[in-house]
Amino acid sequence: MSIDGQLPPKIRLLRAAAGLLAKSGGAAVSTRQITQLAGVTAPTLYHHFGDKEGLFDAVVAAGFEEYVAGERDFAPSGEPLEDIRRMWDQHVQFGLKQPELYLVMFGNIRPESRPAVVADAEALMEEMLNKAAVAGQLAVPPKEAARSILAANVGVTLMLITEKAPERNLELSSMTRDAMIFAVSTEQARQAGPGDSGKSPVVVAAIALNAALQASHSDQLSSSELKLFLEWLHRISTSSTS
Amino acid sequence: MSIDGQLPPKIRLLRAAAGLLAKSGGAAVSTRQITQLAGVTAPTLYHHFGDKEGLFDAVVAAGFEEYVAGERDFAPSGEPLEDIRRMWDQHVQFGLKQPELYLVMFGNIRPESRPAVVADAEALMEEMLNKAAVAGQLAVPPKEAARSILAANVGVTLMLITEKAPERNLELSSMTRDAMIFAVSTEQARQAGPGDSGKSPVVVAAIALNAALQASHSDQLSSSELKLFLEWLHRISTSSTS
DNA sequence: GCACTTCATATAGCGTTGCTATAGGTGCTA
DNA sequence: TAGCACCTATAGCAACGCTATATGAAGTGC
Repeated sequence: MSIDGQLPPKIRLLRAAAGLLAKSGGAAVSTRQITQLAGVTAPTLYHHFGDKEGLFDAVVAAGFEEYVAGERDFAPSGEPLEDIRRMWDQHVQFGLKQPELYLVMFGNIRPESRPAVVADAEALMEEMLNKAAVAGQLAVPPKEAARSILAANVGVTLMLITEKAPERNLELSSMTRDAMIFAVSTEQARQAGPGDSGKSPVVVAAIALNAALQASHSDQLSSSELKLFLEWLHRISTSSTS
Repeated sequence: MSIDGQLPPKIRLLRAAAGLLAKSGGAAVSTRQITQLAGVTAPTLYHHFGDKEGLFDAVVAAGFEEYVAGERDFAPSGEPLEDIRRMWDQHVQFGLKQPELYLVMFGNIRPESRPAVVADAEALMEEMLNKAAVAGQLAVPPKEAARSILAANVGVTLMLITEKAPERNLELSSMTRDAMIFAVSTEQARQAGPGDSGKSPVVVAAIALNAALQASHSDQLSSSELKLFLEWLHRISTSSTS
């Protein structure tokens, strides 16, 4: 239950803090817990790290190196936007694997004071986006694109962390990811909206679905299911309810 | 410097807490500060709110009503996706106007415990997205779309809050907003290239029918039939067209 | 009018928190 | 051996969230 006594106290404090943080489940971690686990007394902590926040900053710095290592741990695919996708996924995975550390890094926000780690992560993404810009694949300056993508990336990761593990829907991540990357890329175009008819939305939608289903040979339903499904669809689409 | 002594202590505590929170600049606010400003002693606070978190929850609840009021404070434009855009902007404005309150509401996150306010905000957005789905403008089920848009909305707002006011770039917000709305809308299906990322008409029609059914209380199907029907509908509308 | 209950607030203090003034031990250089 | 950094421990402070207990005020039944 205690940290190896042979290591220097500074390292022991770092490991104790990181370990307690990971196990705390989001609850506060006290300096007394940390120093006791590290086998040192209070002044040692303040000698090496100044205050509690200094210690946590050091833990975050170590965590950030791991984060950066993850973000660079893939061979460039030659397709910059594909690399951005991988960066996004690495970011989410990092957050889900070490949620407490992630929350200290990206969640503990104070107004008008940006954590250094956010700026660093932004620079990392901007660097990658620069390659896309050089290749003519970016419709937005890399800096703005990086900020926008990172903001969405953090938002999605925070939302996934709040969900209980078994019911996490990673499609939330991939969908948001592709939306953001598409938005900053040169692929995009624009279009206008549709028109309406006077019929009930249920009927209109049911008729549309009926026609679409017949033309598409969707295999989401078995043939017997589909038969019953179409029968119900018919009942709905021939009804006169408002 | 003190709260009007004529009001009941419960109200005075709420106002004192909200006031100190707004002025704190992100620093912690102690119960002693709150009770002193409210002109009461500690047990009064715990009598009315249980503990400090209970008091802050009450402040958040009051703040959320303001948030909801803001989110509903515009006439429906008849164009659901345009209303979603306004909801997004209201969300950002709320966060920038009361950053400390916003951080308590959306920033104080703990793993695997979702604040009620997030679920409520999600429901609010899903409600609006349902109208878009009924109009056939949604290529994604409203629930998933709401989660995705809200995640990005929170991420952007948090990022803007960390910036100092004079250099805030609201284009970050509008760009991310339009990217997300575009991504969940059927516009992209209409203009997408040959047979790749665009959703099939079957899926769009199924989503619209699903939303329309929930809004119309059609009685063409029995409850047990409807249950199975909706289940199949869900399978169709969440099928990936990779 | 009077005991009785209930609600709301105050007095005083508990245990814990982050942090520090002070002093002592350790290993190095001279 | 003396001096000098560097590092760590003893002990304790002020502030924190919270509570056991008591007191006053307001209603209720007889």
